[in-house]
Amino acid sequence: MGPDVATARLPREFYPRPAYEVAPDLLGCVIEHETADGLVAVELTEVEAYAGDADPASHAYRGKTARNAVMFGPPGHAYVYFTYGMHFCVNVVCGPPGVAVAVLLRAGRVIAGGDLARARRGGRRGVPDEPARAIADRDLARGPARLCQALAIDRDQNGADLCDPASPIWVRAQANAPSRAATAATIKAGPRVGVRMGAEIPWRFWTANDPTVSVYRPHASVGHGKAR
DNA sequence: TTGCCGATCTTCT
DNA sequence: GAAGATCGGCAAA
Repeated sequence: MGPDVATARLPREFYPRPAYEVAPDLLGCVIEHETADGLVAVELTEVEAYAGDADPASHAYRGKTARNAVMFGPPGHAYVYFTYGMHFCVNVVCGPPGVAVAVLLRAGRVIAGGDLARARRGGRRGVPDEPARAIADRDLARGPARLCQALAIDRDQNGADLCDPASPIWVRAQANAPSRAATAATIKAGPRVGVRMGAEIPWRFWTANDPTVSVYRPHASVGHGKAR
């Protein structure tokens, strides 16, 4: 249907910019992952910018470690991390090589491969053969861990090159994307979700009035990590 | 709808 | 040893 330009990956040059500039530009773009089970595509509706060693909320704030090494590498790659003992989250690495800035993909709308996404989201961890739960379309990729589950993103995708034509995972713009000016009018910005330090920086960007945007939650510092 | 709670384990202190 | 860029279930309003 669409011409090649509709499915072209975002070029490498899209990424080496400050994360707070790349982040809003990603809204409306589509992340796709092709596996043996099929293709799932998610139109991004919510993202967050993280600015490396200058940002106390970033995983890179205290320098390079084994976990965050990908963020210090070249732009246009996927930084996937495991958190809370059971969830994966995915970022796109931005900025020039060596500068650990990235954009966390927080939520989106599944626009292709809905059945596959629902099947992946249906079974609970450790509960095989459980029938798929009735998950609303809006909830398929509503949240960073849900988005990863719908797209089957895990450790194996950490470091994946989103710009390599041979890579099974990529990000593209939409053929019918509205003008930059029209898009800007529908973009909202506010504090990032679940962060403690740097909580006042408005680097969460989302599409206004979109049901697939996750609900805002402040950092759960108290009450977590219960004593014992 | 909001709010609390437990699950579960990697990473860094 | 503690905290964490989270989520789903359940209760209450």
